[in-house]
Amino acid sequence: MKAIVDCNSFYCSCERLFRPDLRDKPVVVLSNNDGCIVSRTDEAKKLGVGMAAPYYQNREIIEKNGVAVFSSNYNLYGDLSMRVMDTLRDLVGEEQVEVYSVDEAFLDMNRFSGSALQEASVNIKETVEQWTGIAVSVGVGPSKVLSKVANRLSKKDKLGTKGVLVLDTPEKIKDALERTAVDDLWGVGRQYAMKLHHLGIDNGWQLRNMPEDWARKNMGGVVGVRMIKELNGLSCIPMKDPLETKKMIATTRMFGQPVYELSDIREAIATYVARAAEKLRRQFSTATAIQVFLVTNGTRSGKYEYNPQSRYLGCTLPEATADTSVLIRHALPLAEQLYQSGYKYLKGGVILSGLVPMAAIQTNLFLKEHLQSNKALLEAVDNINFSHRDDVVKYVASGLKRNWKMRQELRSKRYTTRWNELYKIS
DNA sequence: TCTGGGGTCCTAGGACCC
DNA sequence: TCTGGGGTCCTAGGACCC
Repeated sequence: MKAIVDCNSFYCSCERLFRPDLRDKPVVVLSNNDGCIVSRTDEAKKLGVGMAAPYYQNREIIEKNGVAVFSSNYNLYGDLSMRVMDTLRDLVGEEQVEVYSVDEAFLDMNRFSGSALQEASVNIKETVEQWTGIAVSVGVGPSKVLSKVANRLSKKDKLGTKGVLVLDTPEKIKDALERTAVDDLWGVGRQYAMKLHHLGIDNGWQLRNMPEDWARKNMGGVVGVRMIKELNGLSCIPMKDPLETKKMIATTRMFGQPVYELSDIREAIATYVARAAEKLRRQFSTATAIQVFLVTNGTRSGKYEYNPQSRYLGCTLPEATADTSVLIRHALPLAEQLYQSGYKYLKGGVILSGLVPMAAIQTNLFLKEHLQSNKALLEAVDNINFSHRDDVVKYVASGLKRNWKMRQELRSKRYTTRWNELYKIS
């Protein structure tokens, strides 16, 4: 059996942890640049605040009802996420935990059976809440898709399930699937949901009963077949090896305000490269390809319509590297080629791909100077930036003016990761 | 009148996830 | 004035190989 543990309104829960006065109050957290609402508490949901909805569209409801608003505080969320995951590993074993996202983890529950399964699940929920202060929901089922179904119902039907639902009999599975619209299945997005409704398939149970051949033709080939199997309790999405590294690393950001000058674009791209390279080194990888993209608003007229147009340009590197300066040297010419004056730039990004482990770099026979020489320097820079403050040490190309920096006007303190922002008890 | 069979690798784009 | 960021997997199609 597999479990999925999901933190309730994670970002909001993190904020509330240090603001007990907000316990029963509506709270929302905004995306970068204070653009969209990415987390909301039940109280905010009840007021009609939409998920993933633009902040400005909900501003009226928010202000009228005194909803507490926060900018994203990733230092805080990242740290609390680590505590939740450590607790889970403590409870079920290091190897049994697959961290799926910042606020979710799959657990291999095969060591529990019968009534022990239910007890263990309740214990997980209670212990995480007690140790970290973050409320979670636990769903258990024979496959990942079914555990997701259970998790969603456990959260929805809070009184009946108390946040824990174990689907361990065919009857429970049938009942759960009948209560779940196809739209709410993990792996069914907008496109497939529309198609399924069109065919008269509205809930999980109906989809479960469709033949695999049908799914192969109508739901993206093997993806559809896998979905049907998973719904039938046949697990075929395995637990991931926790040691697996990422295959691609991206840093992309909306600019704090529209940008027109090439100099600003260069600064931003260099900064994003530096950030991406940091992530690369953190997982002991190097990149063999780099892509840069810029998004313009698309129209040259004075209209304000949001009509983003993006252009990409990439190159392969002569040798795999994680050296920020080498990556910047390759990225900037791409940005320059992409740039056309007269446009209004909204967003930019850098994508590193073709990742290979640092320990397995294929050196380039024809390169006079190899690209790995700065290892000690890079390590030192990473250590300083990590232990002090982001960007204490930065590359000149990243600039000093930073006209393009994102807005984060409502960020709370980094209570758990900065000495000078510690929570004070008076 | 008429032109094989069996592969691999790469890229772009779609769909999905949180 | 105004709409996030970071990923994964799969497929189709083109280029190329013998």
